Amino acid sequence: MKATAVKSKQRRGAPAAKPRSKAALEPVRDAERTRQAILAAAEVEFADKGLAGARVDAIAEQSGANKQMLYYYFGSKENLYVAVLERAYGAMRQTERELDLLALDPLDAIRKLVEFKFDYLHEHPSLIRLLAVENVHNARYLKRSRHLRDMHNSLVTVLQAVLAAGQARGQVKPGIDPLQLYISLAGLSYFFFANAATLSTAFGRDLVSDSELKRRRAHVVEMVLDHIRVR
Amino acid sequence: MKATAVKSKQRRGAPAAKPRSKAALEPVRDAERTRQAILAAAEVEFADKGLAGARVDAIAEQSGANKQMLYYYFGSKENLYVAVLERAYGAMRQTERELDLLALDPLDAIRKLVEFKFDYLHEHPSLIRLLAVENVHNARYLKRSRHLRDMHNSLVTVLQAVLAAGQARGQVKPGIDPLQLYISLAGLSYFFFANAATLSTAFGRDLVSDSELKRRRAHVVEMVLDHIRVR
Amino acid sequence: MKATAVKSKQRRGAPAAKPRSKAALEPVRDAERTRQAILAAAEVEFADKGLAGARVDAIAEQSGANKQMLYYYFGSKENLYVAVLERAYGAMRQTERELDLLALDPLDAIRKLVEFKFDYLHEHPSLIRLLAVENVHNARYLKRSRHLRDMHNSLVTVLQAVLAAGQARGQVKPGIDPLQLYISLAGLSYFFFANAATLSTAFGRDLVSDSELKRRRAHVVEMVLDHIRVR
Amino acid sequence: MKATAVKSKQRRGAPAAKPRSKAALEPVRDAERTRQAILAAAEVEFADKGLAGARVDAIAEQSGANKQMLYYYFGSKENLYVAVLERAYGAMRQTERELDLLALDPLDAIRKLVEFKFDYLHEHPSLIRLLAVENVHNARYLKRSRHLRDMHNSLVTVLQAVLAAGQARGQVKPGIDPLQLYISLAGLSYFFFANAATLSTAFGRDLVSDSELKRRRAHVVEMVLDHIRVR
DNA sequence: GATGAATGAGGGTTCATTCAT
DNA sequence: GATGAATGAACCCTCATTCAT
Repeated sequence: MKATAVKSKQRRGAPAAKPRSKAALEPVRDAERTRQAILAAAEVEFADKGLAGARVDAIAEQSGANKQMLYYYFGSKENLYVAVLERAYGAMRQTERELDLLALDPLDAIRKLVEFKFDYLHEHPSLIRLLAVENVHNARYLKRSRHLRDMHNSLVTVLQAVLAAGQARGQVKPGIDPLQLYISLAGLSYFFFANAATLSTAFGRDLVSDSELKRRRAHVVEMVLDHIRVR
Repeated sequence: MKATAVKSKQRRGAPAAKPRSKAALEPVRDAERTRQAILAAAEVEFADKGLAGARVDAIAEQSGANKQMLYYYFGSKENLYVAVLERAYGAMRQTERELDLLALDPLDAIRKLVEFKFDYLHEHPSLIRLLAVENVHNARYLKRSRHLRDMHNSLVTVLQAVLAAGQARGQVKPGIDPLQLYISLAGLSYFFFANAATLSTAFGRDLVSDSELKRRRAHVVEMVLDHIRVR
Repeated sequence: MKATAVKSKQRRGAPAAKPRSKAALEPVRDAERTRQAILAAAEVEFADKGLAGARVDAIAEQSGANKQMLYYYFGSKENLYVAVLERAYGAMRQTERELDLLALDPLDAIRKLVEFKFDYLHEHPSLIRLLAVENVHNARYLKRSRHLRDMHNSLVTVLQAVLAAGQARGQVKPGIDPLQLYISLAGLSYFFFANAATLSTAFGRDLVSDSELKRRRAHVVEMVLDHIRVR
Repeated sequence: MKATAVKSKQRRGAPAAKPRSKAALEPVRDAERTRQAILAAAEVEFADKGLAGARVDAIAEQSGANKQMLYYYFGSKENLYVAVLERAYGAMRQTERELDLLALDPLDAIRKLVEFKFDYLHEHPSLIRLLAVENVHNARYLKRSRHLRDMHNSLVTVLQAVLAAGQARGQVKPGIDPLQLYISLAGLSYFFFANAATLSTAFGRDLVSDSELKRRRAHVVEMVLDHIRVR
């Protein structure tokens, strides 16, 4: 409260001499920057506390924006949550698109996809949490967002093409359901990261150390390849 | 509140025929029964709404107990949540113990374990949700409960023995990390059930229909066996 | 709750004539006025019921503010209580400072101080009650507030100077401990007002009637002077 | 809760062999002992927390009795509070009666009375607190209890006689109002003990150390005698 | 675009008290 | 006389949201 008050006074004290301030954190009237700051803060908060547990005040404070701005831009806490989901999923999807799996040798493509999933989840821990949050809500909000609906779909389509190519070359077993494979491939990495904390505690083994991560990554790749490769 | 009022009226409505009450929900002064009723209602509520989203009033009403009883027996919403977790995990663990995997042929044992995980999660959907809830909280409460700490451990120990036996018989590849296998084995089923709703929507395919469940179950088993079997 | 509803109706009832509201209780968006209204209501409530007995709802209603405002400005019931204490004590201290005792003849200064204490407590009955409340809590909150710590101190310092001056002039006995004198001087008035109700009942004599007040005031002054005067 | 349960089992386990247990804390079925245990615990709790702040549960637990017993014997929290007041005041009064002041030289009698008040309050700190509690409530409960009503009265009567005797002997000034003297005499000690904690903190001087207590005691006596003695 | 002040509807928790045994 | 289980009324506090500037 106090901090905000001070800030606003500073701003009001020097509105004419604006060139003086280009520091990254200066709260200038920049709609898009404010929006993004709110989204970033919200992602952290929602990932950390869930939808019900997240606090609008906390998001506002973290983002450096006024609480009212949050409503100005997103209308409600729930809408903000959906916006966060869309942004996080949209980013992942965009990255996936750039993989260009069809240009690779089929087995290499599969390997690359598995490794990508693993690495992406590792690098985006809040995504894990957001998905857990959605699971708690039975994916109510994911379903509502048509923007996200087709997300998985495209990847499965690619997977199907890759498998077909692999089968044509005699590298891949016939009869593999690309959807099952996709689910397994995602699950092997997701479950690991989602439960890394618990599992590390339970087994007294730091599963997110560099060496353990490498081991897990190799295991996941091998498991998938063991399943699809012809013997 | 309403429920209680109604019930007490029922009780008063039939005081003459009181020869050792048998109605399951009769609000007699039975500590253990009340405790269990609260736990059952809480499991549903927490699985459905998460820790922050769950409402103490809702739990009380659903359990047929007075809201205060919840505090009388569990002290706080958080403690109640932990009690729910312990009960749900304890039950699973107990069932696991009864599998007697060491008595089976190694490959059969693995198959049985995979199928058990799959079936148990299918039959206990709230467990999936509770785990998602815990993931949102970074397993804060699971870690706190030492009663749960060693839960996974025992299973991994068994798994290790089974793999060793399989290797001795030349059925199982050497060099398999039982922990990795355990995580994968759990993840393949868990991720499926956790995301069944989303995935069904995304792919326009009812993944929890009987036939699809059978298909998934077979896939999971095959994937695990493909990985461990010698070729 | 009711009060607020009524007030908002009043406001809506007279929107045309809004040329700079002057009504004391008009709920304008004026932070300081709201703060003071809450403090005033809280002083009454705390003095009347104690810390535990005071009701936040009652304070809110009496102040004309929304209950939430209380937390907005003071954070908690306890903090509000401390703020009330600080305000009440601060006001007394401020008045004491303006007595300018050192400018008077020593015996007159003592007399003036004694009379001041008596009159101030008479005019500020809630101060008596607040001190009683603090006594119940072993002065826990007074101690916490360093703002109040030095309150007594300054007066004792002045008293010491006055006594010294009196001794120099041969009016005052030597060897008087200013601290003991201060405690006695305060106690003689405080105890009377604190127990006026009980004592009046017990002795069947209305001790707070004008004539009785005069008598007590004279008695207190005389008692103090009898003690310090040389014979 | 647990502790109580255990105890009751012990009792039920050995009801026939009663001679085995004469330990002071054994919760036998002794009405008067239970009553007194409750009163003692209640005195501490009420003195410490006030009427509203005191917890019935805490009293029950501290007394070692069941909560219901408290209601069985006293009917309500408020009644229990009054009972505590009556007991504490009754005890003081009884002791006062035994002073036999009229047998002494008048000035010695006054001195003895002042010292008695000082010492008694020092030895019964909860009395100070209970009086503060009553002050917060405007002595509502004291007034209600006729048993306490005449308590002060008798002492003032004695005081009057002592003063008259002193005047007859030419030791005491004429025109002293025994009631004013009584109030002052009580106030000088009461205020000191009631505020000892605060004052010690404020002045950085431990006012309840042995030497400071002696000093205060002497000061109070002197102040009273200075006032009544002829010069 | 942005802000501090304000609000109403609960949320979890506590408490004095009573019931049934 | 004594106990554990149960109750309902509040109590303090929080939260998402809106108003007025």
